[in-house]
This record gives sequence, structure tokens and C-alpha cells, in this order.
Amino acid sequence: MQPPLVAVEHLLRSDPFTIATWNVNSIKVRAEAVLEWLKQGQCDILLMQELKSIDENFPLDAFHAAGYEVHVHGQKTYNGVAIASRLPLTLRQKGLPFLDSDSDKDDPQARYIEVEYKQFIIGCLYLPNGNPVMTDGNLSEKFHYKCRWMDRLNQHAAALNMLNRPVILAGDYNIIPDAKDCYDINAWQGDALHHPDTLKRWRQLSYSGYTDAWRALHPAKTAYSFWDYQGGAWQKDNGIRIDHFMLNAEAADRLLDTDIDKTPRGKDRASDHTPVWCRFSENIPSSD
DNA sequence: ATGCCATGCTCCGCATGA
Repeated sequence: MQPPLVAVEHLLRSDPFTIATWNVNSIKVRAEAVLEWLKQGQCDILLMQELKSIDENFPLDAFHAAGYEVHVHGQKTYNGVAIASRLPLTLRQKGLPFLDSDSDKDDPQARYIEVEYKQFIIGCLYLPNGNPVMTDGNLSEKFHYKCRWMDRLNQHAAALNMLNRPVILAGDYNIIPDAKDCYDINAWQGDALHHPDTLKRWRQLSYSGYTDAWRALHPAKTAYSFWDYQGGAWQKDNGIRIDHFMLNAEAADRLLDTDIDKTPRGKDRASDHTPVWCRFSENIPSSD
């Protein structure tokens, strides 16, 4: 009589859950579309970037009414990140730690927010674009900032990985990892999204133990998460894959599935990005 | 090399994005 009870108990203890990341390009303009997408009921935790809003103007009431609590790290006009969740989260921090070599330990750009759900640590990030790479024959301040920001992310990712907990670092990385992640990589050679200096830092994140979840489960596929508003990029499918889930080993072991939901990008007044999601099991799935 | 398109802010042109 015991075995069926044990099996049921196991299911109750390890509910799978889904995290998505979506650069919404203004929460004010996109709130309705985001809530409509959440209403489908498949997303438990949504990581958002490019709110372009201060904390006070985030449409909290509408998210609460839909059953989601929200942690916001906003900023006027630019950047801004938030995490909406129908599972109970604890806020860990807003902003990334600085490097010892950073002379200025201040950064007004709201690009990182981190929470935990049970044993999972979840970071939501909006990595700087970094273009133009050059100004007046020298590497630009914007490109330099992107490289420094990636150094800060990598340092923080390595520190989190020491905790022996599942770590999920997801968001708009503004990195095209490979030719397969682009309609025409030649058009992007030397761009800040596919530049030797930023690709090197992207690889450093892999070397320190983090895996690109979507690429791991779709090794030979081409799919995109961003299509420019300009030049009919969506209609021509001139996209790039720049929104990523990077998972440490403990998180990768719990990954059940991942994909990109193209549907929102095809709607009226869409963001130029579309959601990418990952489904996780709370415990490491056993093969028996 | 740049515009294309979209967004926010201070205004009706500019900065930013990728």
C-alpha cells in the first residue's frame, strides 16, 4: 500500500515551475500585452528589462490583480528591470557589485535585480548594448562600459557559483553568441553584440560553469529573440538571439525544457524582443 | 556610412536602442 503514496508525495514536493525573460521596451506601453501573455497561465516568474520607468510608475496594481508580486529596480527614461512572480520570492539585491579596480563605485544605470525562490538564485539582467564600438578612432565609453559591466557580471556569477545552489542568470545579454544565432552574421561582425572583446567575456561565463540553456537543448537550431523595428526585420525574419538563460550546473541539472515564444512579437505594438522561457524541476529529475 | 522604427522627455527635435 505504501509505494503509490510515496510517488504522490514526491510529485507534491517537486513542482516544476517556469521562468521567462522578456525585454518589454517600456512597461507603460507594454503592460497590457505582458499581462495578456501572463494570463495564458504558463509563466510563474517573469524577468523584465527596459522598463523605461521609475519604480513609482510601474503598473503594480494590474500585476497584483493578475496574481503576481513584483520587485522593481527602475530608472527614469532608460533601462530598468523587474521580476513579477506568482510564487513567493525573496529580494536579494538590486545592482551588481563593483570590481576592486572600479574607481567610481557608483552606477546610476538600473540593469540588475536578483531574487531567490526556495534554493534557486535568480538574476534578471539587462546588459549594456555597447554601440558604437568606436568614437574618434578610439574604443567608445559605451563599449568600455559594456566590457566593465560584463566583468562585474562574471565576477558575481563566479561568486554565486561557490554557494552550491542552482543559479539562473537570465535576461537581455545583447550578445549574439554564434553565427547560428543570427540571420546574417557578416552584418554583425565587429558590432558590440558580436565583438571579440564581448564574446571573450561571454565565453568566460561558460568557463566559470554557466551553460546557455536554449543552445544546450537545441544544439543545431536557429531561432531568434529579437527583430529590429526597422527595415521589415520581423517580416523577413531578420532576427538575432540575444536573450539568454545562463545556468550553473545545479540549475542545468534541473532544466526540463526551454524555448522562445515568437507569438508576442507578431502582435500590434509589440516589443522588439519576444519572451524566452525555461522550465525547471525543483529537484534533480531521476531517470528511474 | 546611414536611414529605416519605436520610446521617453522636454517639448514638436533629440538621445537611445541593436
